[in-house]
Amino acid sequence: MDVVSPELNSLLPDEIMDTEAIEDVPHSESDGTAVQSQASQDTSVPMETDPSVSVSTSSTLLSLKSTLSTSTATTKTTDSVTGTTVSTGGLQKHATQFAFSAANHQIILNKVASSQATEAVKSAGTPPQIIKQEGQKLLVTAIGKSGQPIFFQLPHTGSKPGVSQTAGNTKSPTPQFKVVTIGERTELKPVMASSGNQVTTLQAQQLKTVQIPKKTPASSAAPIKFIITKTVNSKGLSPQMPVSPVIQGRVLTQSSPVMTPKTITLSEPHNTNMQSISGKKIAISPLKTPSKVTVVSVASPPSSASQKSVALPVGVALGQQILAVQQSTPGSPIKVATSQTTAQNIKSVPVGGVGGSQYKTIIPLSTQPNVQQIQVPGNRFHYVRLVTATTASSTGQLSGPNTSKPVMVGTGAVRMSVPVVSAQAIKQVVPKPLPSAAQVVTTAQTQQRLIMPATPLPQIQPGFTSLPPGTVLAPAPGGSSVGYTVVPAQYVTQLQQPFATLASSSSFPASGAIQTQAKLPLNGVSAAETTSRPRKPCNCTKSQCLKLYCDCFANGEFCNNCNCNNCFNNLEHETERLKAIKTCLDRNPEAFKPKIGKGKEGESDRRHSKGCNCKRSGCLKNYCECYEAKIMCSSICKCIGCKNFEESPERKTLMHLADAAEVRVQQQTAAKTKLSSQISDLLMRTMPVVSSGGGRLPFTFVTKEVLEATCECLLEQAKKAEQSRQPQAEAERMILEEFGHCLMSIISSAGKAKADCASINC
DNA sequence: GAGTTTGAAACT
DNA sequence: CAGTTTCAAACTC
Repeated sequence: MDVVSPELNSLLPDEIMDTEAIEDVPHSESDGTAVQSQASQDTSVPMETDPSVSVSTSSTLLSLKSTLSTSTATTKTTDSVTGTTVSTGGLQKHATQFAFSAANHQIILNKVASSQATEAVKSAGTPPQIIKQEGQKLLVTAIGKSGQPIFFQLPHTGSKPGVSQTAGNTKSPTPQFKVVTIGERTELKPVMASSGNQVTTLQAQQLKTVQIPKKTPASSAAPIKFIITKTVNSKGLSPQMPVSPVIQGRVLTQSSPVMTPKTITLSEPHNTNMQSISGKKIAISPLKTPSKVTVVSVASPPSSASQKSVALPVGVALGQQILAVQQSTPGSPIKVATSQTTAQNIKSVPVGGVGGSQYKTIIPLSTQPNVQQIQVPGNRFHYVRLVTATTASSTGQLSGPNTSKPVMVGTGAVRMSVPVVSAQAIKQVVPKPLPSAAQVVTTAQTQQRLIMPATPLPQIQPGFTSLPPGTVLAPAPGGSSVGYTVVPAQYVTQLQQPFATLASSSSFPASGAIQTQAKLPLNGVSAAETTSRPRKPCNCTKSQCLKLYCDCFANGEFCNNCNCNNCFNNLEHETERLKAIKTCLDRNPEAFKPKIGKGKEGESDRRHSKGCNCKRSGCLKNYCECYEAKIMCSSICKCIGCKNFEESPERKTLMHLADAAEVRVQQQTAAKTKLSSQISDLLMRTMPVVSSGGGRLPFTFVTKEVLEATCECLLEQAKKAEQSRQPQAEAERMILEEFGHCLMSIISSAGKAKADCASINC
């Protein structure tokens, strides 16, 4: 097995890398940091180092075509980097370990405290153990058809193992790849024993280092693809199940027992490929770091190689973008992957934040009902669940031929790639993030489910890049292929439009993927409260929506349906946006954190984190952020003439007025509803009833002609009675009787007409 | 809808 | 850190 060389970390651009997390990494020399993108330069980078897998150029080749122009950020060195690097050095505070679970085709990266857990994981043939420790784990599920092995290549514990090998194999430098660290300071220790002598270990690296895309040119939103793979081969590796070749930067799975050499060409997102992908990418929230993590899974289509990838932006504090690129059609230009693979579910990608306590969810796009949770430690992040809906068995047991096989057994390898995909086409629309109840978005065509994080989990382990609360992996476009996109829950609604656009413009079926809007309690605001107050469109004119003046930007949202001018808060200006985010975070690391949070013990549950500074509004107008948030000012407020406190008569008066107004609105709404119902009921009641069939007949049966005919009949009957000199009572009886006949005739005709209409489906 | 007020954000 | 300016939302008319 090959381990991704830890040196790739050095390749990461500063802005992408979490320097704090990697500062102790031994291999992060400056020499490797610079990756020069060489436009239009094709570089074949054989990633395979696993002995069990015919690595060398023979069987499987991965051609990496780097077309990206080097971003300015990464200009230091031009060293060729052949593989994705996972930083192994440094911070080992947490002794994070990766557990690979073959079940459900999932790979779970967990922090393992005890060595026993590691041993359990190492044991071949033993069902993979998912070790949950401290809620920090990385769960990777490949979605695909069953039987498809997933390779996950992790860096060796040793120094520069992956680099040397890859370097040997790769003649041309592959600067595109960089190490992506996921989560902050989460160390990864080698947990898995790889087949052969090599032990795949993801060492001591923060989870953040999962992948890193090279920095793309400033002008281009297309990021560099970055893949970190670790091959997990257990002794139980079945001979019939050849290990899938591991290629740097890509995750390839091979389902068929007989591995035929395949060539995979990977291209940088910068070029046209990225453009194609761009439409499928979803950018989410402001990123502290522009780095993105992409998980690529191979879809089922045997003939056509389709590769799926999920790009996860690794942000530090708040905003983070995760892009998912999925290629459904074989011919899609996006990415090329080995085709024959069984279902693999990449369920989740952990995204961590600093000290945050929220989780993100990755949702697979496949049809398989398997839903699993991935805990991604991160600051302010929510728990994210991934649901894979692949055709393969959900359990991942070896029982069925089609069922996915455990990775631990060594049947397959799981690869996790972190290519950076340019996000350009997706726009977002949604209100402030507030997550509480998980929501599921299903797309009929794609059979993909989007599950929103339920309630934020309190314990989040540090070490993962922080993503915005409620980050969710949304299904990436692509028919059968499975892809994931990590999207903040708050932006879920924003995805609707983008998805629709993507579906129409790309192979991605118009799934209308997201049906519901994330309704998460934000800042203590109830879901109902938030849902009733959708985000207002901004009206920025001078800030380009790239400053905190803009509510959209401040909330980590893209402008959508806004009235702003010269807006840069969109995917079309991703570079500028990321830069602006970075600037804001530099100025205030908590710039994107909710301003309303929990106060000190004994104080109100909700209070403004900084307090207001009102001078003239008395804190009783919406100018005041406290009042606007419907909270009272606290001791940290520096307001003058504050009237926004519990006993304030002015506040009470306002509250009463507000309550009264709300009551009136509700009453009006109820009255309207009732009136509408009454009108509808009245209309129904006025319709004639067919005696024979019991159904109602339309008014149209009593036409003018019918009335005239009826009247003529009645008059004729009256004349008849008059001519016969019948008494008045008898005349009336005869007329009424005739009226009854006429009425019966009308009803009969109507019933007949109704029957005839039904017979012809009218 | 135009103009004013307000206070946070940005800047110096 | 304080003062000033900029900005966009809130508010008034």
